[in-house]
Amino acid sequence: MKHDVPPDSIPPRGHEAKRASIMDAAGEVFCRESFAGANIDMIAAEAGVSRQTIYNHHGDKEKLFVAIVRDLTERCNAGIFATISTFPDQPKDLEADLIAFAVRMTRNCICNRDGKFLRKLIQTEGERYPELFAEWREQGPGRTWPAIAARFARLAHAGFLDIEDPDVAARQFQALANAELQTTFMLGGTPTDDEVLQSATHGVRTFLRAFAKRQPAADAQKHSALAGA
Amino acid sequence: MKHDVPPDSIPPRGHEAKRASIMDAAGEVFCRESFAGANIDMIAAEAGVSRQTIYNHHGDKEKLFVAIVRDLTERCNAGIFATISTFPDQPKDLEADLIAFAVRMTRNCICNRDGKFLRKLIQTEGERYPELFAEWREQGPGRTWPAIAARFARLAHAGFLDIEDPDVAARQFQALANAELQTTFMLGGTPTDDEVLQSATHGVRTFLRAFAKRQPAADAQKHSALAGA
DNA sequence: GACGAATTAGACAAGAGTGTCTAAATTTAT
DNA sequence: ATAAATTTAGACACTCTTGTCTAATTCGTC
Repeated sequence: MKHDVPPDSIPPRGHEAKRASIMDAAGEVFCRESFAGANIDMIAAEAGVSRQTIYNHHGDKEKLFVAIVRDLTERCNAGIFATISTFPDQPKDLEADLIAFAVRMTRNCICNRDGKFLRKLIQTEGERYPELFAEWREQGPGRTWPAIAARFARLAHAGFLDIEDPDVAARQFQALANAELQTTFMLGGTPTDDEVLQSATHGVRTFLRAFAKRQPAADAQKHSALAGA
Repeated sequence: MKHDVPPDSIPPRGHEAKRASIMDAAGEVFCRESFAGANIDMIAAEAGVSRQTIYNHHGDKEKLFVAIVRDLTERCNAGIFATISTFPDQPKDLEADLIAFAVRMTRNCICNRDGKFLRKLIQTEGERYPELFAEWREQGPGRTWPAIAARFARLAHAGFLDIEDPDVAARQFQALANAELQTTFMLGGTPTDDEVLQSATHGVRTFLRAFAKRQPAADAQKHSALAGA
């Protein structure tokens, strides 16, 4: 009798290990070589699996590719939402807290493996897969930008910022935080921790020069918390 | 006697037409299909030329690719420097002039054919051609960023802006101007004129909120010109 | 109109990659 | 231990692509 399968119950066990290993390797290879440049034997070798196993799991090269993009989109979204949940709603030190948030965003969502891979695949193959593209756009930017904007709106409402359009502010925040990393990103490189911190610091400072609530009195941010509450 | 060749004297004439036609088509196809996905027959067909002619002109696929990237880099740089030369050194209306400049930059250097193609090729194949990459980085960003920064430095020195680090300001200006176009660029799309204007307007406004010289009096910019001189 | 250079179509060999198939080996659970 | 499922290596047919070669044709020029 098979009624005692574990409650979670993904069928076998080594089976899933192979599957994960294939996904890993395929992401790496597709990203490095582009869809057309990648070949199944490379992926099989990198995954430590026979070519046939890949065909057993995924059918063909294109289905495998689609599975990779879906998987990366999901994982990246999860990471982004996790990071958004660390947004400083009640900042002690507005500048420091926003810098730290910007650094987390860049490091954990843009520079990490999944972020780099997804970005590259979208850039490289986005035009050839309109449906996949539409799906990513809805699930990714379509959901994350409003979430970030909502956090900035809250911060403004609490009296920390002087913002008219939270959507615009959210995009500008992100753009400023990564302003000095664009060339590196363009080439698929990974900036050092120090470069990330530099760019985030400069970016947040400029952001606050533009949007920090201006007080008549001197020491601004600390008191504005009271004003907002 | 052949001493009466025109002073400019690139050997033949229909020859050069073919060459240009090949470059055009190859750019298009490499960009659309990636290096590995492109094939010579496609390029030949799109150029209206026989496959052999391409081999006569360029030797092989890789040499052709390198020629394309060099060509695009040169043309893009020329466009960028031409646009930089329209930077408002003596603005009548700082906000309006900077917005117009940002729009020119985006439209003529980032959204145009060459800009789109070069960006995509760098993103897609940059990692596979380290020497080409190094060359582009030097000739492109390595020369254009300082040139833009110098313009902002001048504007600051003339009393229009309150900037500490012109290099940082230049990058932030560009980042802000395109902040709302990132998702579109990511997928190789071209934003509408209206979207470009929107993003530039919002970006420049934020930039000026951060960096415009703050005067005690009301109508600021007009007078600061005198102060700088 | 005639010459030489460039272009063309087409065939071609060589190589690489996809996706299928088979029979043997291995793993997993009963 | 045994039975079922999965994985494996290897061979295979097929397609596509590169880069070369040849002979005919077209083009630009004198």
